[in-house]
Amino acid sequence: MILDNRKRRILQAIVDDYIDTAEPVGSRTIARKHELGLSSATIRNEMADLEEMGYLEQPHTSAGRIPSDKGYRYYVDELMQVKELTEEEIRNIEQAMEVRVSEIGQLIKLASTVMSRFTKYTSMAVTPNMKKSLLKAVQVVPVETGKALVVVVTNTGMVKNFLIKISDSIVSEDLIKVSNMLNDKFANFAIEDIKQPSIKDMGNEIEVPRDILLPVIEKVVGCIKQIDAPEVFIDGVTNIFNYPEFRNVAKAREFLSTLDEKENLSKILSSTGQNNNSVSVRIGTENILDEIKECSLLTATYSLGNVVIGSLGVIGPTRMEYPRVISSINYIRKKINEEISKLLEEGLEIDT
Amino acid sequence: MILDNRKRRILQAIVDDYIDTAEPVGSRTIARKHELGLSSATIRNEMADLEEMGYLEQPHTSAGRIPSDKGYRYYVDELMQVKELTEEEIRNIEQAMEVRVSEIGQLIKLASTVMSRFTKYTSMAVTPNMKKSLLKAVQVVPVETGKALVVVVTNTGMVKNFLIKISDSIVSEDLIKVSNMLNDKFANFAIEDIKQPSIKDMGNEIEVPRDILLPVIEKVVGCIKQIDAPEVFIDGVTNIFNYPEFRNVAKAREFLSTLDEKENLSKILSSTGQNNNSVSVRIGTENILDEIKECSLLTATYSLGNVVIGSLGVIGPTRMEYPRVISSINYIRKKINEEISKLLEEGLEIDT
DNA sequence: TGTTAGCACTCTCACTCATCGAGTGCTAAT
DNA sequence: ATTAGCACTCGATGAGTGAGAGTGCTAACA
Repeated sequence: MILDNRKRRILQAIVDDYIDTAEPVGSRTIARKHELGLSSATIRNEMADLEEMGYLEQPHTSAGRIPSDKGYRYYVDELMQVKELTEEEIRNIEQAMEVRVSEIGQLIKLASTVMSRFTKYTSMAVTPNMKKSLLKAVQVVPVETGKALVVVVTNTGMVKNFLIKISDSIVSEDLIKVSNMLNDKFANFAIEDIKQPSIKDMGNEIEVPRDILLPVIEKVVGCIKQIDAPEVFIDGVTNIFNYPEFRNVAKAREFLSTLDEKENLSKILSSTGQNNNSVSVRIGTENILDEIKECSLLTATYSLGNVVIGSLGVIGPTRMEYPRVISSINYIRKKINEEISKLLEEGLEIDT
Repeated sequence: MILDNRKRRILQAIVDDYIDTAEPVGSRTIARKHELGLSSATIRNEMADLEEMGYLEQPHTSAGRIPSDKGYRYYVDELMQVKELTEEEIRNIEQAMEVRVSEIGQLIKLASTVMSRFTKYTSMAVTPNMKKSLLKAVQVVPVETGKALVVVVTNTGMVKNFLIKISDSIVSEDLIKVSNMLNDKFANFAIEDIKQPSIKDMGNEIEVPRDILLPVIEKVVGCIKQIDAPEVFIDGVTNIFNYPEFRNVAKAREFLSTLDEKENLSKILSSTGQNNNSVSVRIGTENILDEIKECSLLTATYSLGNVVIGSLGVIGPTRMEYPRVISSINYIRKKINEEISKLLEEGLEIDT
């Protein structure tokens, strides 16, 4: 699929123009707006060629052309000019991200919000998958007589709590012993791999009556086992109303209903390639989900060290400002990576 | 504002019919559908009266009538027939609420989801306000050398975590002492009232070097202080597309955009009367927020013991199925109250 | 041979106009 | 007090029309 230079320039002009105006682009428009030194008739011929090759489409005979998915694909892969964020844009993002957060979930949520505000499209993000994360610490802390709180911390910085009922006769010291034992046994296990330790395993490590502590241990492990799926955030869904392709209710409804289903979101976000350092672009029919076959989906992943732990993305009409959005996602992704390390290494900054 | 019996019946018939069909109701329709034993002409006269009194409106001269906000108000206060949930409906709700949750936030979120599914409108709910809640326990638990997790539990069952950095020389035992001290000092304080304890206060309760523990205490109190506002959940926003009043994009957009702003939601939910046991109904212009002057808002509160700790509600077109929705909210509210007590008293049920 | 001017043709969009039907308000009869 | 009858109003619907944008094709041109 090689295009000669003139066709490339014309295709680029058409895509750029259409992204800008949302109106089918005619040959005259191209001839006028872009200095290609060609008459509209010539461009018309080239456009007919491009259409035949599948890069352009005509909504109806007497309308201009619009890019096909294939056209957008070529544009994204070969034509579009990467647009670095301006200093001011960077400043805006930095400022918006300055909010203090106390855990990763909040960070991801914030990033999603910022991303939708900033790109003017709809954004999504998913928190790290706890089941795949490694156990960093588990602690059973007393709340009041007969009740305790199980706190589970993972290497990805996610924290989960469960309130459990325990025997009244158990005192703080016992809980500490239980905690210590579990930590010794399961530190760095993947959450999903943690199983009830056998009685033999617990051996003589604990000198407290087994019949009292056993239920506690069972409950704690039970809590760990029922840690659930990652959370998905979505933001700026109403941004789509800014785009004429969603001016009719049926379209808007389909879009919104699809994104209302958290399951769909997970599907969408997890379908992204695991490529560590770039933004993945799915255009129109390249998407798996039928309902968003008129949308483009731009996703990226964020990591802890070298391990990908979650992803985020932007969805909007195929007529999307790819260069700008790609740069934005990239920047925000990097920002998340930084903040995650900070959060995990430095803990929370506190005003005193 | 007293209406004679016949006017009441006619008004009731009109509201019922309009709620059902979303079409302006004509005199003939009423005469036919409802067995009032009156001719359309008579009804016509009565309708003219009702309009003059402000209970009805006419979209245009040759259309039927629709209820005004005042008409709905009268309907809600005096005419509508309370509709108890059927056994099957109750079963459905119970079933949907059976999901196991580990904390109040999840419970409220679940309830909101169930409510929107069940009423077919948009639902909202707010978690208990942590700042107003009382501290039940605070615990600093070790995560790894140099890092600890601050866990704060309130009487309303909300839990909050903060990861902090601590001096490497601090060991578990120190943290326990700090925890104990803070618990002794601040148990049953409202979160928002907790202040840095004076050095004198800490007195000789702790025998560990003060210059090491002081920063920890400062950080912990710092964490408590920055506990944030309650969370708001919203569900089923796309349900509005089922209602013809939102068939035009501008209306749908306004509705969705308004509810997209979490601040608005808080405003909406907190504007509810604090009436402990009934569902508050705000019809159209009775709402404070201009953007939802064409919607009705039904809210209720949930409680811990006798104290109201949060609220939930349903929003939809003024043409809402009041009887059904009111019963549903009421039922779900009660269900929440029950589940909260269960959660707090019994802790989490665990499969072993 | 590639480019361009010219022109007939197509198709959508916005507008107008006439018609239809639901529902009203009024009047007069019961 | 109620009702039948009727003229009237007004929005919705659909057909018809002209303007405008854009195309494809042909023939002329460099």
